[in-house]
Amino acid sequence: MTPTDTARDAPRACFIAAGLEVLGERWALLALREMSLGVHRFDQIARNTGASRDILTSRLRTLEDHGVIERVQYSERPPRYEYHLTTSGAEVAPILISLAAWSSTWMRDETPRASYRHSCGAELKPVMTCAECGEEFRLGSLMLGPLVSKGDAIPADQ
Amino acid sequence: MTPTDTARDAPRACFIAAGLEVLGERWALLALREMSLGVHRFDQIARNTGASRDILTSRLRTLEDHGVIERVQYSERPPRYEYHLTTSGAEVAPILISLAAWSSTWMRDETPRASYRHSCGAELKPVMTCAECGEEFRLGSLMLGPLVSKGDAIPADQ
DNA sequence: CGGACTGGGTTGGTTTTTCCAACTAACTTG
DNA sequence: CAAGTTAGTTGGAAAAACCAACCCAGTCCG
Repeated sequence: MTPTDTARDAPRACFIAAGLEVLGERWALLALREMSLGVHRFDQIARNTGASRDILTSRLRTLEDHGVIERVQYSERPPRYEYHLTTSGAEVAPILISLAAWSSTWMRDETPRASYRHSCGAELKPVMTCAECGEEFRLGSLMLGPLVSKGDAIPADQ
Repeated sequence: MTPTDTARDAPRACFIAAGLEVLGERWALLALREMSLGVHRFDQIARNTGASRDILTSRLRTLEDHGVIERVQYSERPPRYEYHLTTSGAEVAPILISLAAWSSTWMRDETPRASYRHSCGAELKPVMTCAECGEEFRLGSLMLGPLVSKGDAIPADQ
């Protein structure tokens, strides 16, 4: 059994799959994009993403349940809430950034789309390196590691 | 009209939304994960992702149509194909990596999941920096830029 | 004061996707 | 020649998403 096999037929339980269960539902990442851009209110998020209001409600609840966003009350009577990124939500940024960078390289067609930039003003060209060895990540850089769950620290080897 | 407004009610046409049209469909990123890990055949991709065979067929066609993967014939009689990442597909890696890193930080629960590592052996800790100024991306680093389409080079300013 | 508007939803009914198990087709292997 | 492998396709059921309309609590305008 090579490291890329699974038990026999069970789907691979990995953190990519786990992350997609929360962030991979339709409209979830677009809602987080809006909050990253400073849009925090239901109506505006609905309009800017194009999500229907009922689905958006459900997504925002899921994201809140997983601690990715939080509701912040900004009016008492009538009670009104804004949606804000938590620390966890703020750390979704690299996903949005690499998606934006990939897409603006590979998905250019006739339709004009809003591009993104780094706050320094430069065109979006993110470079992803390993914090440990400093080398750039590329195809084949990603390897399966050991199984981990709640309290585990990932061991250095074995 | 602030930069985060849209025309009035039209959803924001941006490269994040565009990328999600191809990569954001259910099972697409998991299929790409398998190819990144060296799994190239239909049956094995279906098993390892958990996608049903009909949906997987449809996803692989979409990815192929967008040039993210290509079918490579490995048997002539009967004709059989493997699925391989193109250059564009290989560049999806940062998305998978940042997703894996986010998830292994924020989604740890009781269920043990496969973790990932960099090929140097270290735990997955990607650092994303701007190629231009070298600074690390963080919340608020992402700004809207100008509209771009097919032949455009993104201008340095204005 | 009454009518329109705002913000954040909820509701019901329709369409789209997805799921699932079974089936096919074209070989190869024992 | 029967069984297995590989890559699908098919049909019907279930789940998810879509959409327009509605609701409610308040504010704003004249």
